Amino acid sequence: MIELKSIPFFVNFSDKDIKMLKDNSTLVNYNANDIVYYERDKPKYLFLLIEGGVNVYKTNSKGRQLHIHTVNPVDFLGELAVFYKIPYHNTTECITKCKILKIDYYKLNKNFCKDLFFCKELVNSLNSRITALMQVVDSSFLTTKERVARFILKNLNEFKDSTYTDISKRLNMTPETFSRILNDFKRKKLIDMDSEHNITIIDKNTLLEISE
Amino acid sequence: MIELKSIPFFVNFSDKDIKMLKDNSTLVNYNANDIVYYERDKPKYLFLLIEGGVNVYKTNSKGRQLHIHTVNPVDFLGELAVFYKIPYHNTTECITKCKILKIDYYKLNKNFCKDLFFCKELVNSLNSRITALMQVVDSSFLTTKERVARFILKNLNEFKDSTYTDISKRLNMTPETFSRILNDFKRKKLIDMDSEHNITIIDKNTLLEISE
DNA sequence: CGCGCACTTGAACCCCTTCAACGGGCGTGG
DNA sequence: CCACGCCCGTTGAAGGGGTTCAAGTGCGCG
Repeated sequence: MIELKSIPFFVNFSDKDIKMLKDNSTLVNYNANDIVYYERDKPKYLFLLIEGGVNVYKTNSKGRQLHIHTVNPVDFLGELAVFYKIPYHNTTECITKCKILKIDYYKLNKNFCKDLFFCKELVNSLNSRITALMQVVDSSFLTTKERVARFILKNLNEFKDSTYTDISKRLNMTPETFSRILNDFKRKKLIDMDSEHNITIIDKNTLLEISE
Repeated sequence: MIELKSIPFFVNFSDKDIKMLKDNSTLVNYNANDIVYYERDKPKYLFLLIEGGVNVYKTNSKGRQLHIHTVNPVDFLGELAVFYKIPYHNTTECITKCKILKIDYYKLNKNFCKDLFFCKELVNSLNSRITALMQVVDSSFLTTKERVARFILKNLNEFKDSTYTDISKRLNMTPETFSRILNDFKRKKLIDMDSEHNITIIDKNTLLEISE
């Protein structure tokens, strides 16, 4: 088993808490595309993402996915569901191979992790959830062009590494729409692209105007 | 000045903290439609809603408002912005007359309210923010029919008190759309309505199917 | 070479908003 | 008391932003 104490997240934990945690959790290896939990499931475990990356999204009745959040280590997964005993709000899927600590939270001593440090970590985690949700909410009432302009301005570097299909998922639009907008921007000489997905910004001001 | 100790929220506060709070805050009376703070403003105060009700929403470039949350006492307002020193995510507007404690948070002693109890209250507050945001996110990719069906199933009682226009705002759709859907449901004998906005559910199962 | 995948492009479609017109209820002022 | 204006709800028609569907291209790789 991995040495919890060696993970920065746990440095402030007492030996007693670490032991209790070890006794009531397992470190699980996931592969890419594995589902950690599904929305609407009743929570059983508190997850702690130790290694890898996961996507958090919601699915609607037509199977369409709404991307909400990409979570990186070390962070909680499913914490609200567990603490408030309400169904998971969303589905969490591994992007890469992951190591996730699966904690049987309800078996832990009630006093475990009720200290101020833990609580603060929780607040931080919730803050990042809210920020992510706010961005989703923002994007839900921006046009697709505005969203793409924003993405270009903020995340230019990510174009090299990702496929258009992946980016369009994160922007919650179809690949067709994404493609049309990029070519539209190119035609209007706001950006330039080569065949390698390298984007260069030509007319930053107009992009800023579009993105607001 | 109102006696803070008489408010359930403050019963666990020490006399010292109460005094410090009083010394660094003012109780402000707001009227309906007053704005407590605007999105993108830099946070100056931590607000605590003592009496009344407020709406939290976002506005986009075209002036369209996206309803996010209706907050009732006693609850924080703008807490994330203050704690993390980031601009307010949204705009908060009084629905009715309100009493709001305006706390000069940055003048408070660093140790103020850093106790576990306060932290837990904060977590509760953040939880309700996230729940509200999740609903907004839902509504951004559920159809209008699905949203109305959900609302009928969950908030039947609110029909009497509110105008259709107000409800449609909360559901983030136009009054026209809301009206059309209600009449559609009536035509399909899923619900019945009288002239007083009293709704009765006739076919709960179909409504559940629609709402998913 | 052939297959699969990513991207592109066009056309149809759909959901919802917008715009416009209208009816009814209610309060206010003449 | 009626007249008027206003707000709320209704209904129709048009428009728009994005998705869906379908077909086609180009590229990499076994």
